[in-house]
Amino acid sequence: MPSFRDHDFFPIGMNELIENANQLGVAIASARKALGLTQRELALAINSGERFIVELEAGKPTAQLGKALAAAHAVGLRLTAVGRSAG
Amino acid sequence: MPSFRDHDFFPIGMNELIENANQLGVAIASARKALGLTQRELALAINSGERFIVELEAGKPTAQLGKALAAAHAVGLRLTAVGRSAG
DNA sequence: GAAATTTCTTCCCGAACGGGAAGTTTTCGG
DNA sequence: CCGAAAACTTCCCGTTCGGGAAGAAATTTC
Repeated sequence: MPSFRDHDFFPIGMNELIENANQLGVAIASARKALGLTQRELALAINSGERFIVELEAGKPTAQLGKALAAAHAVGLRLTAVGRSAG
Repeated sequence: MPSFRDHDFFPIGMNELIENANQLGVAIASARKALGLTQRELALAINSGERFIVELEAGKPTAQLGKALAAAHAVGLRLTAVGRSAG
């Protein structure tokens, strides 16, 4: 599975386009690591099991929407929706 | 301004913060109406049942993440994730 | 190299998703 | 206003989520 080589620093403040569960999972994983959180800690933060985080970050498309958004929020990801006609 | 019905217009370029399933549902419903699509048509577009769209737009937090993102995509919503620590 | 963390996998199984279709209510066009 | 279209509800029920835990595997640290 694709992952970043991220031993060192992290480009915080990046702007990622989210088209599917996989991209959201990657974004959450990146943001989590940037904060130095473990999957367990993130799971605790949103009252889920560790397995949920594992599967979410792996891009599981059937993950629960609400918990996924909660996880994104918990790692400081700001999600915005823009109508396409905006250009 | 010519006369128009309340749902004929969609504020172009509006940028909505998505924090939970409810906000995403509202955004999807708005975008769908702006395109003149019915729930049935949207359901067909993403290979789901109508009920899924009804529940998604109603903000059901346990809706499947992948299908929710597919629906957002289908109605032309561009979702972006931005790391919060930048600003 | 070894030990310690962290991540991923597997188990069981109750709880809940959600498809299709029919039926009801709300909304909209003429 | 009235009829049509769209939206929402309800039904049955097979499929699958996902919690907790223990252990394997991978990664990091000394």
